[in-house]
Amino acid sequence: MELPRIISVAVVEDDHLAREAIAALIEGKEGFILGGAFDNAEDALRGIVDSEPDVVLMDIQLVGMDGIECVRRLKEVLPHTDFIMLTVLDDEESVFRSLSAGATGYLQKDASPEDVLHAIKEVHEGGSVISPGIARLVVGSFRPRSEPGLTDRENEVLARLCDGENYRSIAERLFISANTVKAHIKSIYAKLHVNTRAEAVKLAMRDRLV
Amino acid sequence: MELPRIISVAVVEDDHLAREAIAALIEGKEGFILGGAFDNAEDALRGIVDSEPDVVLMDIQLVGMDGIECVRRLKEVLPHTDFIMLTVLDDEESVFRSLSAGATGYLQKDASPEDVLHAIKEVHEGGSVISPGIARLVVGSFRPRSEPGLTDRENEVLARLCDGENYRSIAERLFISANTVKAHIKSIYAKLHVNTRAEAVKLAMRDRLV
DNA sequence: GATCAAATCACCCATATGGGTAATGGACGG
DNA sequence: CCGTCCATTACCCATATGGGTGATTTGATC
Repeated sequence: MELPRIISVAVVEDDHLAREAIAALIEGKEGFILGGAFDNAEDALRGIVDSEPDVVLMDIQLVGMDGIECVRRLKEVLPHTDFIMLTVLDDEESVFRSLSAGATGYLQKDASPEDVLHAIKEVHEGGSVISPGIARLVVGSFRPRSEPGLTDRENEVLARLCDGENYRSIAERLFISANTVKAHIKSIYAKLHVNTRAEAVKLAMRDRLV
Repeated sequence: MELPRIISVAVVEDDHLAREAIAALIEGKEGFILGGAFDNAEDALRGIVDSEPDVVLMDIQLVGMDGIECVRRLKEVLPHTDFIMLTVLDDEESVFRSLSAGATGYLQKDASPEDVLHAIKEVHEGGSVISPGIARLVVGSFRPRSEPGLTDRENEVLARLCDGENYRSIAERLFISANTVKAHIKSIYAKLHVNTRAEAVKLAMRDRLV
């Protein structure tokens, strides 16, 4: 039962020409309505909270507050609004900060008008659209980094470490002595180049060793 | 300088009709060549290692070894080959296991033939294509979970904990006494419901508190 | 048959950690 | 003005942790 609802779209973009182009694109299409156009984050914060658009197209590079911080604040008060970053930036930093700020889409500026409209529709229907080059960064972040060459036993112990278990607890669970657990942990530390549990857990989580 | 190279594509799909349909799609298009079609992972492992296709379309649900494990093993020996999952499965488990196994694309089975060809092209050009519904899961995994209500000071200390620093080191860095650091850590543990550094670091990393 | 890595265990020791309890001053809101 | 939260500090104590060294067994590899 998908009744074709009209999607309200707001735009935050400091470049005048780009902003007008996107605004015209939205207004000219059946099924879309322009819910606001802003050239800076501060105005956008006020205007978007009031107008509550369904989807917001957000540039990252703005004078003053950047688009990512703007999304973070807006998402707090408008959790049901979807945000699509529309930017030339394609560095990991920008991408991951945007996604953790609450963006559900990330388009590079070379996206075609059809791509943009399509992304708005998909996002509004509960999906997410990410430009292929950006998506590669994202999926890449799921790959285990380098294999530090831990043995099976060491991986078992590392997993227990991540659960906060101590020597004795790990020993009982693996049916070995606490001294042996200690030996394994020393070996793990050597391979991971760390010397505390906290660092070992941090690496294990970051590199998805567990 | 993108000279239009012909892309060799292999297919692993246990359903006869689906496999033939995809094979026909590949063979019928200019710029693509079928580099193998397999109905199980075991045969695919042998055949694909030999033929070294550019892109592999992989079903997940296969009899015997599943498609994800098959990707994991193939990616080990063919790191430059790109894998696109083509499946009906849309659960988090399947998605995240696929990506960490080395898949760079993830299409749901309702993708159109054009979508599939487009995905193959994008992936071969160094991009990544993920169906919108799946992509939502992926971007959702970047959002911070729940705020445990740590104070600013506590967050600073938590960040230092994640770096494996001890009481004294943290104290020096924050220009406070080690006893105070200890007090903050006790407070952090209470709020996170943990009682070791390892657990605190695990939570901080998992929930992206740092 | 020799070699080697992995897994197992033991002992010593200095320091780090976690838990308990208590206190002070500043800031903020009612 | 009072209560509350936060940041700060102090002290005691039992246990956990990390580092160093050394040893045995087993299975794989050559």
